[in-house]
Amino acid sequence: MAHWLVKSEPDAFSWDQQVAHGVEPWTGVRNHQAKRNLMAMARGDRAFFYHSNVGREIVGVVEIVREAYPDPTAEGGAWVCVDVRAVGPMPRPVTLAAIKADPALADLALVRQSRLSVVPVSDAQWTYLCRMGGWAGP
DNA sequence: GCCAACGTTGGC
DNA sequence: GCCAACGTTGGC
Repeated sequence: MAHWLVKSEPDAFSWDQQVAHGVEPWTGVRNHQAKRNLMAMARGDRAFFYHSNVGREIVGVVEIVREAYPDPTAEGGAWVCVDVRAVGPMPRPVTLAAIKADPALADLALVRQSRLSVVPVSDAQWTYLCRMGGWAGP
């Protein structure tokens, strides 16, 4: 099972809204590299839910419940989205500052490609970040 | 509010 | 095909 990190500006779509909606289509990705990442997602994969701009921290975990399909908010079917379900909140949100301060996370795609909104997370990085955030589950 | 990174556009 | 101009993202 692969792991990911998805970013959202809380002003546009927040973790609280994700929890309230339960399952939510992850739309609006308009970057080819991010699209490739969306298309590589499999049902059951998990992703960190990160608040960009405001907060700048990992606030929760979501699960991919529907694999890539045409993004209804895009014209011409050129872009894709997936459906994600809220699994639970991070007991201790992991801030970008904490991530940047930790040499073990220097290779995290979130840091290396700060503008990419859908990025992969390695198994080792996932386990490490879960420990930082007090996330007990898988 | 500023700026770095990076993607896109359009002239040549 | 190159590159300057411009727009967007997102951290600070």
